[in-house]
Amino acid sequence: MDVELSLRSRQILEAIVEDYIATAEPVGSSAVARRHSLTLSSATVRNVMANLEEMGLLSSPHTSAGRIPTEKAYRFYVDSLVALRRVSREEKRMIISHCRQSGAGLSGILKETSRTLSQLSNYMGIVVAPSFTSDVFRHIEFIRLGQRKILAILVSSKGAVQNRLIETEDDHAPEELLRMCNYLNEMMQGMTISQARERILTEMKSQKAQYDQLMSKALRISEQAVTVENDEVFIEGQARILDQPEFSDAARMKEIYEAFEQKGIILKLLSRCMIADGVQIYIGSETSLSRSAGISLITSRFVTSSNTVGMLGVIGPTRMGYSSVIPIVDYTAKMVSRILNET
Amino acid sequence: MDVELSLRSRQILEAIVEDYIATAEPVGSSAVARRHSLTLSSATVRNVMANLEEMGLLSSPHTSAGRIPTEKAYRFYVDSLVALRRVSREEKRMIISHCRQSGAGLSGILKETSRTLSQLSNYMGIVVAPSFTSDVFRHIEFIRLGQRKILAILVSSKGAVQNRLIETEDDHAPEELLRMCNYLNEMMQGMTISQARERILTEMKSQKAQYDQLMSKALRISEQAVTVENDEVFIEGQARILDQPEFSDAARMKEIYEAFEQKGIILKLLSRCMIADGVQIYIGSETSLSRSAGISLITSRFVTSSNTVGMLGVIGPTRMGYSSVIPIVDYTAKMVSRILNET
DNA sequence: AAAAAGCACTCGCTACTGTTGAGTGCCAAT
DNA sequence: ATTGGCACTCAACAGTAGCGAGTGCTTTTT
Repeated sequence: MDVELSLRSRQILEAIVEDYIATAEPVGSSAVARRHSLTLSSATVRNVMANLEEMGLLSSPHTSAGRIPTEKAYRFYVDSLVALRRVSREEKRMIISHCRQSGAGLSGILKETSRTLSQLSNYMGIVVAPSFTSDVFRHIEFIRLGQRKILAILVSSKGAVQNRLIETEDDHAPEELLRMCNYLNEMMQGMTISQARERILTEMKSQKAQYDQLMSKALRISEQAVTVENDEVFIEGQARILDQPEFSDAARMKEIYEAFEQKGIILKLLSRCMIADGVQIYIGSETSLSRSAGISLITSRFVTSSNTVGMLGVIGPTRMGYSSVIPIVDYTAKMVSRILNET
Repeated sequence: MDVELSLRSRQILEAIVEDYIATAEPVGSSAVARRHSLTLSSATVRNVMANLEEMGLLSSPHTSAGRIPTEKAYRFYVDSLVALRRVSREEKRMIISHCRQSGAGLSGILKETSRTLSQLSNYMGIVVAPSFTSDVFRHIEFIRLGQRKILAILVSSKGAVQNRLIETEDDHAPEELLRMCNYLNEMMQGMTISQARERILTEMKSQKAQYDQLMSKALRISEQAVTVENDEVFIEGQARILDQPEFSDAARMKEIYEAFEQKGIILKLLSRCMIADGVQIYIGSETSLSRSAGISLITSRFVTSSNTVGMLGVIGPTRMGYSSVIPIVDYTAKMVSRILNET
């Protein structure tokens, strides 16, 4: 899969990719010869370009237009060519201060982070909250709302809250509910939510045929409470992709927006990114987001103090400013990790 | 402001508006003469159209194109011309079942409702949750998360939950927190959230110089907890406006999407709709959404069992299928009210 | 006097044309 | 191996002409 290229070919390919990223227009041989310090004539460049095209790294929209990088070329570019910019002092300041000033708990920080990512990159910022299930259990609480209706509130040690309306078979008095809570709180102390869930299920089996009916009911209710729904996803800056000339066409845009309406799709896509450490890059069809649209994705993980893992990144066109966005995503992930661990 | 028109003028205006809604193209005199049962020649229609144009109800994009209704015409149309369709059995079924099957509390129902509105109308569905502040207080709870960090959980009688991370000056033991909660729960029993807030503020003044230091601290913490943030807004079907031919232009769309990114703008816009009862219609510039874009808004209120008011509706192009959307919004609002009151 | 018919005129839309220029591929010269 | 030269391709642009939908005004009909 790896491509062998001479130094010159690589320089030329880099020039083409960067030119195309900057202008969004097919780049011709003379432009390359002129703009870069390689002292070569356009004719020579043309020869090289013909080679690159044959190798599937370039394509021409029509006979006499310049060349456009293929996905393969972007892949090669980010793997071995791109010269990463450093994150500027200004950008660092912005990332940190935005992160800090939003006081409203975990969600607040993450929402603000996705907005910051969008602003700095000029593409779409996206943050997926750490999976609640791997967070450490802190507290559970039942509140009676009406006949046979109780509200279960589940709090993780990071301050994430999950609440759920539960219909019970019998009506329970507040004192009963309190006893249930005490029992459950003690049982689940120190576990992660998913461990707690396991525990509840096993307890339900063992306890089922036993004497303590109240506790078996408590288990049944709590089982619903810890069955967590979908994770939280923050997306900011959706309007920014309209800035990109390649998406001015309405049909294409519609496809993209429809994809984003179902956050589920994105979640599925991003769960892959959770596995590996460091910055991950998915180019074009590698995202499997929508067939045709040239969308790329740059992500990285962040870690909370309780060792749960979240994901943040930037979604933009394949023709994206990788050299500046990659470092920003990298730095932001590290900062978010650090700030979340300050507790 | 009211317009006096002969029967024939009104029929012709109606025909033009409906034709334009259907086709999105300027409608000419002969089209009107042909398509509708008025036995008139195109010439006669032209005379009438010239009148209507003079009155500011029609405009022509250029000399020899057909006429386009102005905002004023739409206004007149919805006020006195439109023949409302009835909500079909199928639609009713859809509204009710979607509403019911989503079990996840108030937010779940409302989110599903906005999706349903979008599906039925083919425009954007929007729902604003009842303002938490006018909901009746049910329960407050403090959970200690770390040194000088507590999580305040505020529950309304409708099952809406608001949680907030609060930094305190001193470190409080769980027993202290429990005493605080008991005190506060008793104090705020039966009030609405906003009443409770008032009460806390007055208490803080009277109690301030007094002996019970713990209670004064409790008040200070709870004051933060009941200061509610922004309301919840659910918007679904954003991609659908891309179906409308008048928005295929990228610049226009960008304007719209940017407007929607700040849900704050929408909230402000919609707070107006809360005042009056029944279906409200805002056409074009009446929405004050964005200068140029021809956006209209059809909304209605719904009411919860605790008499708090929420808002739901449809956002679409000015050239919208009013005759079918108005009844849908009306019916949906009524159904949501009913379902929320079944508790 | 209201309605219809006739007619000249406007103007956007489409198709066709020729021209320009950026870009290519290939070959011969260095 | 590199480069200059040259013929060729093709999108983009501008100009032109014809079509047709639609209008406004005038005249005729009822």
